Amino acid sequence: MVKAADRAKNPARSSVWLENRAARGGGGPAGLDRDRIVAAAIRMLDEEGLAGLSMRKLAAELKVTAMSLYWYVDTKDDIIEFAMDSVYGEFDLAAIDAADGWRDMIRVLALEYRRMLVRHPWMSPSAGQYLNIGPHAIAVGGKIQEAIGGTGLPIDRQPSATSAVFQFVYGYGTIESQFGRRAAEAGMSQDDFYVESVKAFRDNPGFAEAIEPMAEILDVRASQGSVSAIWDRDFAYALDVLVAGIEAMVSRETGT
Amino acid sequence: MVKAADRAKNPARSSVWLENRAARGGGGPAGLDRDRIVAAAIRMLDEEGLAGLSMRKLAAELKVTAMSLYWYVDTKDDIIEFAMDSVYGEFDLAAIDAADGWRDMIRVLALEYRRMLVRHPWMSPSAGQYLNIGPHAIAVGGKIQEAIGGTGLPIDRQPSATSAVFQFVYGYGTIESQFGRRAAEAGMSQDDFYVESVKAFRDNPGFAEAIEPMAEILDVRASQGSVSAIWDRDFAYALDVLVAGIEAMVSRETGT
DNA sequence: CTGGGTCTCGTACACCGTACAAGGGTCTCT
DNA sequence: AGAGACCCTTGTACGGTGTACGAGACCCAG
Repeated sequence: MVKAADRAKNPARSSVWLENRAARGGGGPAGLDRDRIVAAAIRMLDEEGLAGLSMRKLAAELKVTAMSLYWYVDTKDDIIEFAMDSVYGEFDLAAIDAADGWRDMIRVLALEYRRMLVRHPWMSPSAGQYLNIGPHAIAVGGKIQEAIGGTGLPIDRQPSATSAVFQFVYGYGTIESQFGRRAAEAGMSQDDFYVESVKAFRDNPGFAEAIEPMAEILDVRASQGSVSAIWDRDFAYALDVLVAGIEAMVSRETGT
Repeated sequence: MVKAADRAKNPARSSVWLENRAARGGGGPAGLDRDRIVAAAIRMLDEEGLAGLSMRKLAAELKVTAMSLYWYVDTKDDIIEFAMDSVYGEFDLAAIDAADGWRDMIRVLALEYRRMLVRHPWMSPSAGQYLNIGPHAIAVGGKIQEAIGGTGLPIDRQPSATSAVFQFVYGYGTIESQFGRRAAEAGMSQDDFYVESVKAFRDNPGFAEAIEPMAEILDVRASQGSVSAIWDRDFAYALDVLVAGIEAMVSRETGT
C-alpha cells in the first residue's frame, strides 16, 4: 500500500487510478466500505462545497472516527478522485448513443457535461487539479472521441477540435457553477444575486469608466429574461458557433 | 474595515474590489506595503503553487510576523485577488491594439490569456473561484468585448461568442498549466512526463480495452514532435475552428 | 486455545487562517 | 517638555486541518 508520503515523492503516479489497488473490506463492525464513504463524500461536497469536506466531518457522518477512513483510502485526495469518477458515472451514455449524427452527439455530450458541472460545483475545481482517468471518465472520453471522429476531420486534428468544444464546456460550466454556488452562499436566487452583483459593480466608484462600454450589454441582458434562461441561451448559441466552426474546417480540409 | 467574519456573512460583497478600501501604510519600520506583499505572494505562488502559500511563510519571506500582513489586507483571499489582478496586468494591451481586425485581435488576446495561465499555474484555479473584477481584469475584459464587437455579430449574441472563445482558452490553459505543474513536481521535462504518463496509462491492467480506441490517436501524437509543439499546434487550430465558427454565424445572421 | 488477519479507535504532530490585546515608534498639539 | 493619538508590529491563543503511529477489538483458521 502506497502511503501519502511516498505518493508525494512520486507524483508521476499521483492518481489513485494509476495504482490499481483493490477495494478493501466491508465486513467490519461499522459496516463501512469504499462505496459508502464515497457516496457520503459526494453528498457532503454537494452540500458544503470542496472546502466543507473534512475527514473528521465525513467520518462523523458515517458514525466513525476519522482514522477509520484511512483503512479504505490512502488520502483525502483519493476520496475526491473516487467521488469525481462516480459523478462521471452520471452521464447518460444511452442518450448519447441514441443521438443522431455527430452534431447531435456533441450537443448531448456538451449538455450532459455542463449539467454535471453545475449540479456538482466542486467538480470543476477538482477536475482541473486531478487526472480524470477513472473508468467512468474514460468511458465519457471515449464517447467524446467517437463524436469528434464522426465529423470527418483528419485524425491529427481531432484532439484539437475536442479541445475547442469540451474545454469550452468546462470553462462555461465552471463560471456557471461558481455563480450558482455564490448565489446559494448568499442565500439568494440566481436572479436576485445577478441584480445585486450588477448593482454593486455599477455603484463601485472608480469603475464608472470601465463599466461604460459594458453598460449596453448589461442593458440588453436585462431584457433577456431569467438568469438561467440566459445561461441556456448563451450555451446553445456558443455550441452553434463551435459546430459551425467544425463544419467550416471540415469543408476547408476536404474541399479546395 | 470589514473583518473576515463579516465577509463570510455577506458573500455578495465577497470580493476586495467591491469594498473600495484604500491601500494602507508604507511608512512602518518593516518597510511593508501592499504592493510588496502582493509581489512576494506572486513569487511564492509561482514557485510553490496555491497550496504552498501560507501567511506565515509569506510573512517570513518579508521578514515579518504573519499578523503584520493583516494590517494591509483583511484575509488571505484578498492577497490572492490582488495577485490575480496584478497578473492580469501582464497582458500586453498595446500588442492587442496593434492587431489588425477582429480575427487577429482575438488571436492575440487568446494567446496572451493562455500564456498568462501557463506562466502562473495557480491562476486558473483561482480565476474559477474569485470574481475577476480588478482594474486590470476589467481592462482585459474591455479589449475582449471590443474584439468580439468587431465581428459583426448582433449585440445580444456577443456574450455568447465571447464565452465560446474565452471559456475555451480558460479550459485549455487550465489543462496545459496543470500538466506543466505536474511535470515540474515530478522533476521531469514535459516530454519525459508525457511519455511516462502514457506508459503508466497503457500499462495499467484493466484499462487495455478502454485505451484501445485511443491508441491510434496516441500513436499519431507521438509523431507530432515535442509536447510543447503539440500544445501550440492544437491551440492554434482550435482558434481557427472558433474563428471559422464566428464567421459562419455572422454570415448566417446577416445573410439569408 | 492460539495466532493472525481485518477493522476501529485515541492520541499526537505539524501546520493552517486569524482574533485579540499589548506594545513600540513617531508625529502633533498644548 | 509632556501628553496623547496615530500607525504599525508582535506574541499568544483558538479551533480547525490531514494524517502517522500504535494499541486494541473482533473473527476465523489451525
